Amino acid sequence: MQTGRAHTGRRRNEEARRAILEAAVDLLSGGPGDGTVSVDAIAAAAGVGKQTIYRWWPSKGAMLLDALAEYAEAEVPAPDTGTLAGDLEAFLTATFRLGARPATAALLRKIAAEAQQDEHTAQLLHAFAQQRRAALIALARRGAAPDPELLADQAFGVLWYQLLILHAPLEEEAARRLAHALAHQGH
Amino acid sequence: MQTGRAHTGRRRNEEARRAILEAAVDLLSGGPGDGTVSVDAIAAAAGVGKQTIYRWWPSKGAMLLDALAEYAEAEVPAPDTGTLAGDLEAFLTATFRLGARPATAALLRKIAAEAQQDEHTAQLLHAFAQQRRAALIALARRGAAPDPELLADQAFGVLWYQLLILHAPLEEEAARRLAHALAHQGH
Amino acid sequence: MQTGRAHTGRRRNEEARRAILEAAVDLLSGGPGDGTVSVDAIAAAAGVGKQTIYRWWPSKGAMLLDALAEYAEAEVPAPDTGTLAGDLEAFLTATFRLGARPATAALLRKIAAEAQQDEHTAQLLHAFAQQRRAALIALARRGAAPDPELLADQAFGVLWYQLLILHAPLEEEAARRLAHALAHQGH
Amino acid sequence: MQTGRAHTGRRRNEEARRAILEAAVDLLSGGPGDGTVSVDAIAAAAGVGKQTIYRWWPSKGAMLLDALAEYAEAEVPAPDTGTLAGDLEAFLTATFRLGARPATAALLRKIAAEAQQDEHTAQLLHAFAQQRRAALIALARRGAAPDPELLADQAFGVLWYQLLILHAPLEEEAARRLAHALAHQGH
DNA sequence: AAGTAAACGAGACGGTACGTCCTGTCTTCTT
DNA sequence: AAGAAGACAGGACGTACCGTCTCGTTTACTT
Repeated sequence: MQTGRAHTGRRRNEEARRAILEAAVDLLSGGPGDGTVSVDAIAAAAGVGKQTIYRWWPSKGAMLLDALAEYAEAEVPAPDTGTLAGDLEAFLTATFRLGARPATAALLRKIAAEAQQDEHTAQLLHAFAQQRRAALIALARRGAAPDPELLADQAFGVLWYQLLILHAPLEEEAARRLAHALAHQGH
Repeated sequence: MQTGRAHTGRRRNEEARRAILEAAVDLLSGGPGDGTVSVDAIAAAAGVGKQTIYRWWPSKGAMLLDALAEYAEAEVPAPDTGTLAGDLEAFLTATFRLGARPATAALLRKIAAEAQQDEHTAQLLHAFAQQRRAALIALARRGAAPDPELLADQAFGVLWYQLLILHAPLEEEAARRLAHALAHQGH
Repeated sequence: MQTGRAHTGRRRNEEARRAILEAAVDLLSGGPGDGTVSVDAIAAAAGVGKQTIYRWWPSKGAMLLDALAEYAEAEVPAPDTGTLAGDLEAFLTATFRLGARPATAALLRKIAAEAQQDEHTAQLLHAFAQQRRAALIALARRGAAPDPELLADQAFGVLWYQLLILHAPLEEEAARRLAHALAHQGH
Repeated sequence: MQTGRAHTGRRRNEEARRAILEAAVDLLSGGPGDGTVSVDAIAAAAGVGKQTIYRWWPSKGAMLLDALAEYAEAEVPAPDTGTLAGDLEAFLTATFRLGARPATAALLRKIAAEAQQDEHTAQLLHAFAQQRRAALIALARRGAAPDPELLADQAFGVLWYQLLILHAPLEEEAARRLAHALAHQGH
């Protein structure tokens, strides 16, 4: 179990990593030109060479996914209020609140778009989604929901649908109504 | 109040229109290189000049949306089985069946991707989605569903979520379970 | 995992220097990919860190110039046969023989190319050329050539012209004819 | 005897071609930043898309070679003064005069540098040089020079040597002395 | 029949973004 | 302190694609 060789050479510059991710978030959310955000623009805004981006991420999409994780690092907690309705409401309001932030919304949109064209990004997005989905499924299962997987698909489906297709703002009130409906579903 | 002018000049070539739409569908669904499909590639495959595409459609996305309409022309009927559950099941099964076809799925994916980057396509997709959404809302309202809009968002949400994020096949059984759940939602 | 080469710790490692110069020569002359040779490639082939190159040479061109000096270290002697024709023939044959070697030719080419883009290399190449030129001028002056500078320019001109523009092999016979012509030039 | 099909599609834009070539010359000669001239910079200065350059020239070097041909279009005439010395002087002063212009000199240098790294440019430069060389050889042969090929190599050798290695200005007086020496060469 | 107008296949154009490569510098650990 | 390893900023490269703009040809209606 020898490591083979200790690490030599310069280490990854954590500042550069952060600057890239922050520049991506800033450009996507804040920018006046809310249109396309190029890798060149991100690199320039981060004060970084483009190669530094491609050294650490295999594609633009992968980098954006990391930016998302960084930006929305606050894990949505798996609450335990005692009732399915309460847990669902807590989970979904927190989730929707994240998705309501312009930066997060822009990131999710860009990543989803990228994933339709780039297989690699598609896999990463899939993994990301499955992780969130698993958390919600666990919550639903604990609350004895009749079909936890379906419940998760409905919940995240509404989120992505609003975001990608309807371009509608995500409101907490909607999350609450959704939680209520899902909690009283089935027989 | 001039009549304007009677049409002079060559008329639109219906064959070209069809060739373009078919080429788009073929390249998107069938092709071995199922990756990006460029307008150039579609024009070449259709044996058509690129301008012929842009003469009739304002953007790539608009053309793809038309290809979708052409290819999935079978309108999902608004059934009347007497019960909300029955109507929902009929509607959703038909809808999922359409989305299960590889060509339709590929089109929906490309269009959604395009819509994240191009405002014009976004509006067209939005209009398309709203039309389908309105049909389902009407159905739900007739069946006295407690929150027809939310019901529609959940139904289409699951569809798009599977398509865009999970890249999961759309199965009729899933549509049935979804219909059942939605019909028994709320108090 | 023996490193093969020991570190001296303090003084300049002569082996590293030699490895670098040899790797440069090898890559430039021998390699199948006789195209561009990057500093990274030379460092890797020499088993050397890139910084070790830049610690001792101010630029890529300077290093190549040293490689040239090392590889073609055999100074062309300033012969004294008694006649201008004889001296010229001896000098030029030796010079062309050096330039005929693939490694030397490749080095000269790369250095000349580098010098067109990098001012520093240009100066070094200029100095190198002037030194050789001075030797030939002295020889010509001793032989009472009517215009020693012009003679030198013609001699080295032919060499570089063949090398850089015509990509022609340098043949000794050509050197002999050139020497003969230059010796009988002017009145 | 039909060719199969007449040309269809938009024709090459002559203005774009000229703008590119002129921008290349301007940037190379005039610019304050006399350093590297990138294809992007040329395209931008010409008001042209980069692809328009790569559509018509296989490499940067090929384009520069065309720029040279365009800029120095005035063919050096093959004069006939009756004597070899006179013809040589006319030819070489004209040739040196061209090479003395900053724009031409910069172009020749860039092209030569490019040719050492890019095989394709090398071939084009070779062809260009051979054409000029053939003209001078014909002239020398007509004047009964003892070794026309060698004479041509000496003449162009001096030119390129001054340009690439010595970075010396090309003066007409030098051309005259060179012509005189070459005319009275050999027995 | 001649004239005129529009659509067509073809393909060049300006522009934007991509991902790769290379130079010269900087940083970390090793000897 | 010098070296091997390798990350970094910066900048150029050549490719792909979009939507627009000509060409010359073909088709249809109008006079």
